[in-house]
Amino acid sequence: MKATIYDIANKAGVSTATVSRALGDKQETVRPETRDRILQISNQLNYRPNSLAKNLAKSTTSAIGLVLPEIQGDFYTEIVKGVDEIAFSGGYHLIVASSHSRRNIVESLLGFMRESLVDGVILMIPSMNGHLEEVLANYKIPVVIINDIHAFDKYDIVSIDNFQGAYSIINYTIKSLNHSKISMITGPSGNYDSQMRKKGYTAALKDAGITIRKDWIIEGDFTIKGGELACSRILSLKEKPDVIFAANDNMAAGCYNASESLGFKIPEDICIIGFDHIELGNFLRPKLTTVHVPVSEIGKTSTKLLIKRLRNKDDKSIEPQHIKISTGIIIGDSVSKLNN
Amino acid sequence: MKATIYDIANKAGVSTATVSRALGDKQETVRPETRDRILQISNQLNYRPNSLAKNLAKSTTSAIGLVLPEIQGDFYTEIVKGVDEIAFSGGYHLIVASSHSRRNIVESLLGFMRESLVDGVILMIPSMNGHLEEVLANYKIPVVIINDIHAFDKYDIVSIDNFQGAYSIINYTIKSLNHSKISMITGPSGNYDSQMRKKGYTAALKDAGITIRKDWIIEGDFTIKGGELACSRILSLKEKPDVIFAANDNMAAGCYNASESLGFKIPEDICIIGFDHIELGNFLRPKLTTVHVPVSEIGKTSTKLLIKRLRNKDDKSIEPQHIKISTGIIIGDSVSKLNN
DNA sequence: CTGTTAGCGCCTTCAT
DNA sequence: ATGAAGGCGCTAACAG
Repeated sequence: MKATIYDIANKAGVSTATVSRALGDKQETVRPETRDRILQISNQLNYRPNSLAKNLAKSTTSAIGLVLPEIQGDFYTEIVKGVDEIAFSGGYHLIVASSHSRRNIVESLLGFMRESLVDGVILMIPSMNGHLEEVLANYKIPVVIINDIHAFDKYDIVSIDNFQGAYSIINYTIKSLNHSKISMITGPSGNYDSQMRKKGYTAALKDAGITIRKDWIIEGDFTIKGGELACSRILSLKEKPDVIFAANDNMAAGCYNASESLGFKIPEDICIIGFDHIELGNFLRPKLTTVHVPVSEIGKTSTKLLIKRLRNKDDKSIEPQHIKISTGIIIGDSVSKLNN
Repeated sequence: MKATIYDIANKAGVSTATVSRALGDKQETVRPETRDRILQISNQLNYRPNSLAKNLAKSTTSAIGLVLPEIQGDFYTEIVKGVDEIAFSGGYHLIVASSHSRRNIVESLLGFMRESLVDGVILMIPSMNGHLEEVLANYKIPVVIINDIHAFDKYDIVSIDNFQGAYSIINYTIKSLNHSKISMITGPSGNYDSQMRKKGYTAALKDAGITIRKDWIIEGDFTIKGGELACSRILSLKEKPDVIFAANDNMAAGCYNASESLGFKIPEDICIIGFDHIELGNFLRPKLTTVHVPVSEIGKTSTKLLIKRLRNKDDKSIEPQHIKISTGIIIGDSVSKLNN
């Protein structure tokens, strides 16, 4: 059978308390000789601590829960990777719960909370969900939220600076490339990221004194197919814009498809801008102009934040932190420069 | 404080054993009225079972560990998604451990095993690792291995049929498109998938009576850059092949880059074949001809297998199962048809 | 059908 | 610096 601290205690002629201390405690509250002897015996017995027992005794799990929306594409790989890496360095395990047909975000969260399965949760909230606030309010496990809206101000939040990203690239398109007829394909209407990107877009236009045309703002769904559809609609308008700003790269890719099949050349006949800077964009021809989002940074930062919370669980004084991850502009060849 | 079964027992005037049975047991070993009363009180007290205690008592975790190699790209998203979905339906949580600078596969596995953190493990083994067999032999937790080699025959294995995939597409290229000058860019030499794909490639050539040229088999590393490099080398050979079979789509994409910068047109001057059928391939122009791998199927199948094992842990009689997931051919426009 | 009684393996005050 | 002893919350024989 597996050795326990009890076996070690026996063989070493000490109490289990001493063994526990020798094996676990940080402070040297055990005489070095005793400790050495215990360590040796523990080795010899091939002792492996039983984390289940430890968990119960300390009522802690050493696990972090990561709640993801329906995952697809390398965006989420990067998040998971970032979170896993930092969690591991901090001595935490990572329990992942993605959304799928059988479970939504709230259910995932509830699963973690109810059974006190994790010490803390990282929660990606792409869009509003009715019961979310209620659930969050009911359970007192530390939570870091990844999203870009101010509905959750009392929690720790990590967000992409969507507004600034959209603003910058649209502003650049106006000021440096002399464009003014710029349309946009948004994400799903409830999506927070999309909303902020749209705000950045409209703000940039406004600041440049360009009137916003509602018929040039079309709702998409963040998928390639959706981008294709939306683009087709834009390209069949009587008054066409010169530029399409897609709220993510997937839809931008869809625009490439649509433009190709409708016989529009990029960037001569229509210019395309994306958002995210996923690998795919580098393979579009001409290369996609887009907004760079440091995805794995998001995962890393939120995990660091969460772990800091977990380490100072008693210290309630720390104010909720709101960290914005800034974005950058990637200049491809999908937007032409107008002379004038 | 949180309510425990003790509180419920008190309030209901029964023992904790009865409460435990009423709340947990499948068989109706509790009188319906008692059970109802207990359920009601438990509700009223807002009782939440403490999974930590349950775990210790049953010495089981209801968790499945997923050990991944260094993750990158949507391939792994699909795996995680597939595993998570099935694990959830089976009542298991998913603990993910990817490899990174601070931890390799063996270490991840050891972490799971040593601390009995999970009931079972799904293990992706892309290439040989010295201590792996040793570790596997030392711990008796059920394991399902995802890879395509016969070194682990005594374990449950799920594998992509790499050989058949490569064979089919090369055979098709020879028989239907009349090619015979076909080169290959392999993956890293130790990689199992790559090795089997190479075998499929050579077998198809052999069966068609085509001599294999070693100078037309170049080692890559499964990355885009690696494909680019390897392709450049091939395109600068004195005797050039007509077709390049890249062992994965990433490298195929790299070939597109290299061909473009060296002025080779696809498929007129050089034909490209990939493997994996990732999203990226659909956006290459001309469209990539490649082998379809049902990635999320792999995750799902291995999880089903593992859960079956966990449910029949006593029944040792079940032989190790080896499941092959078959692949399909995706015909794009990156390979021309020769007349003759 | 239900209660009693030990654990599961470790941690942690409180004494000594 | 160490030991004794009582949890942590739940499960699982074994009786009744």
